[in-house]
Amino acid sequence: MMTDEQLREQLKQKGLKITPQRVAIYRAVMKLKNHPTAENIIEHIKLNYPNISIGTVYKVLDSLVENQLLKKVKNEKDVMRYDAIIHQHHHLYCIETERIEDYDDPDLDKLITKYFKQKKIKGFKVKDITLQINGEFKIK
Amino acid sequence: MMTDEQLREQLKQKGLKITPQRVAIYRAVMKLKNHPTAENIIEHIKLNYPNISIGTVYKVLDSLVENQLLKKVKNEKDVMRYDAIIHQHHHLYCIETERIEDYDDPDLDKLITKYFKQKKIKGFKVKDITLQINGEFKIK
DNA sequence: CTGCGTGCAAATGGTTTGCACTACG
DNA sequence: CGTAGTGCAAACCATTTGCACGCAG
Repeated sequence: MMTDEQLREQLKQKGLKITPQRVAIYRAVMKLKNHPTAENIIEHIKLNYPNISIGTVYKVLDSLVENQLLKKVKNEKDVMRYDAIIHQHHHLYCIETERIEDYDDPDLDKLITKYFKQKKIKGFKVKDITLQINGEFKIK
Repeated sequence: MMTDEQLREQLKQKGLKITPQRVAIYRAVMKLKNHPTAENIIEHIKLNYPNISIGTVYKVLDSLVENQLLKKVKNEKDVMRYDAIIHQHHHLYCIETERIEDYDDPDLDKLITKYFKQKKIKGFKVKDITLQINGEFKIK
């Protein structure tokens, strides 16, 4: 999550040209909470930017993910979803609806990190851990 | 994971007919470790069952997942993978290769369950938690 | 100016669907 | 026998690709 200025800075640093499309797409992911799909993003952008191309949106999303400005969010179904929050965090998946919500919990992270510091998994080097917390929202 | 006999029993209980296709597909997922894709499964089955149809494989996989005899495994890419181990367990995702390995850790489960018993997430009822542990295998 | 990025349209590929036929119970 | 399940081929649909043009640096 960042301001326009920071985004420009980041793009420059990663050697990506600052194009209105890239800025608009990043803004869209940021604005559309709840982990939009490519289609959600296109729909939103077309309002102010009617002739953006679908192919471009996918290419831009890919390049932003590659450069760690966005993250992909896995889901059971086959459409990819995107997240502008790239620091370590978890997700609440609603079993009934398609809702995916962010879940931040430094205490939990600490607990798990500490656990894996003691109990090593042999033959495997842990880089990061994401919890996929399935359940349902009580208030819709 | 179960024997032929248990599988037949399960299918009967769920009101699913026992067809050679269903048995073969379940067996294949069980035999092919490392969370096969539908294509892996088809390939394997065609050896002994040359005229099975792709559509059937997908339908059978869906019905087995619906009836909790198999589980879907999410992955970053857009191909779905399947798992015959349906009890609560976690996955080690290799960042470099496509390898996905099972990770069972009752102590960890206990720790996390205990944690969430105290710290409720407001407005959300937790059903189950899966850890997606990203990293790399030291020995290839 | 030079090449990265875009728009467009066609191609890809995993998955789904519709329908006539088959075989499980 | 009746219906759930299968095989086949066509349809779907999210995503990718190739290419000519445009614009950021």
